[in-house]
Amino acid sequence: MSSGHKRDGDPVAEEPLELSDRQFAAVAKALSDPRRFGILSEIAASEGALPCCALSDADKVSAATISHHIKELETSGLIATVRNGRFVELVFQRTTLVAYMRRLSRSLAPGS
Amino acid sequence: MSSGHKRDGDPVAEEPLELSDRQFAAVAKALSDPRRFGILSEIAASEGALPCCALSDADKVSAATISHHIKELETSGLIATVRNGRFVELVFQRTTLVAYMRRLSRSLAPGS
DNA sequence: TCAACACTTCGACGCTTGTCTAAACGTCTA
DNA sequence: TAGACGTTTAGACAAGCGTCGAAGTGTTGA
Repeated sequence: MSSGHKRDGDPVAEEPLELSDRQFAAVAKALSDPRRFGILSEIAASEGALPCCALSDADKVSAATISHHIKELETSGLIATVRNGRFVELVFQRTTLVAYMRRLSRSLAPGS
Repeated sequence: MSSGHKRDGDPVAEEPLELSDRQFAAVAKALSDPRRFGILSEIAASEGALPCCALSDADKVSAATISHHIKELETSGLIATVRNGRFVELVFQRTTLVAYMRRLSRSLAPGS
């Protein structure tokens, strides 16, 4: 990936992204359900974007349930969705996860 | 605390601590409630140990609710409790949080 | 045009969870 | 010993959540 390095004078693209209290709670909640976390892992594992119907959970639970979890993940900002014909592409938003973890560290590690 | 530094050849005390699936889910759930996260932050912020009744949430919700959250945090491994006379000291378990974040990174960052 | 497909929305169903009050327990101190 | 105090447990309640089936929406392709 090209985001491993960070140029010195790049002012815009790699802004830290601070989560609001509401966003932070939403991310924490979104991560707290095992199935939803599994879905998110799969999305993150796929390079680029994948459609809903490609999720391996798709044949374990109903489509309605998948759709519900997808919406939850999207609301929290952990994924973005892009309509592509009759498919919906799911794109992992790594910046949100990073912001979540940074806030976790910051809130729970006063000393170091 | 004396654990800020880590000696080179210390083989035992600082083992990475891998979370089981159940533990991971428990930590995620424990972190997902704002009030509980606030309590955890306060525990983490206090150097050493503090008793339940010193929590600032103690005058916003009932003692029973506090006790419930404490137990949840303890079950997840995020804190440890030590009885001390009629008080209970709450000790943040940083290793659990670190293990949680490491697994988060590992599950959601396949490339890097 | 019409059927198949990928998803979404709706309404409902149980289970879980955060919260409370009341009572109990264990420990300290007067 | 008795009361005060910090905490836990039990029981109950409302709200939220994960799940489903069924119906709806929009798109593709025969």
